[in-house]
Amino acid sequence: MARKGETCDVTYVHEPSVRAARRAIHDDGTILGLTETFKVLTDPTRLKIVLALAKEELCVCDIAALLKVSDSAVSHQLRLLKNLRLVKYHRDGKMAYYSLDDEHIEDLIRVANRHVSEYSRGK
Amino acid sequence: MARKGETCDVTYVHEPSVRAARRAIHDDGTILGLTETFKVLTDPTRLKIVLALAKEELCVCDIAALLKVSDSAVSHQLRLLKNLRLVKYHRDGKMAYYSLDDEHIEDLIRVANRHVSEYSRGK
DNA sequence: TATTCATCTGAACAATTGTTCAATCGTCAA
DNA sequence: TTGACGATTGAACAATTGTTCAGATGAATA
Repeated sequence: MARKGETCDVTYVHEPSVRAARRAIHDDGTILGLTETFKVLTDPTRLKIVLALAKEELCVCDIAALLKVSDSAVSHQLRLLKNLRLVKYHRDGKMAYYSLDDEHIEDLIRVANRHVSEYSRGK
Repeated sequence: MARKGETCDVTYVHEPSVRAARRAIHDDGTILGLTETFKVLTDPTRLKIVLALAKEELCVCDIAALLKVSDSAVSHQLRLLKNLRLVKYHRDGKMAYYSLDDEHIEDLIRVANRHVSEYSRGK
């Protein structure tokens, strides 16, 4: 159980380790930014959209057909990705063409993929 | 709207683009593995635990005090991380000492951090 | 043995999230 | 102006998730 000391200080069981650990933890703003970044890639449909758009510019209906989900579901996800500046789009007549607008995300997926493939082997 | 053809085939508005996009999308097993990997890092408390344990071996009560959350909350998160083989632990008397047991996760956080800091600048 | 302490556990709860559904908007062609 | 079509939107719904709470372990100590 945590043993609180004064107003702003706390006593720990292992002081030095905790102090070192605290330095390893990013500030709250960065922590939130990191979790939000990871959250984008936690939904299978959304992850597939990102992977598809990283390779090709596509319209909503083609994405929907490719992933076998409704136009509406795709549109909702695209709006989210658009708000996060991860995708850009342009209209051409009735259609809206989307493409990826963030080069870091691909790196992130690549690194995660190494983890996944290695974990599968080790299992 | 998706225009379905036969049983297993579909007609798209832009055939070549869709075919290329499909090749860029990983198989469903990998997709699931990727989303599960990212999910681990979406909770602020859990992310902080991972960062702390990546640097130092810590007991449950020190983690709880450091992050200002209950022992129970920490224990629940540690169980999850343990089940995913991300942390290991050993008991010493009454206490349980946890440490990170996955070197890929640190890379993942590092790459995401580049994205976050660059996004902050660009905003 | 009885007590204390660190940890763990399951159930319940609130909050978040992705999809569906129905309706709407905007553009093009008849 | 109609009608069709691609895309968007908001509300509702089910499912998932993190925390709290109360209680139960298990190990050390009196």
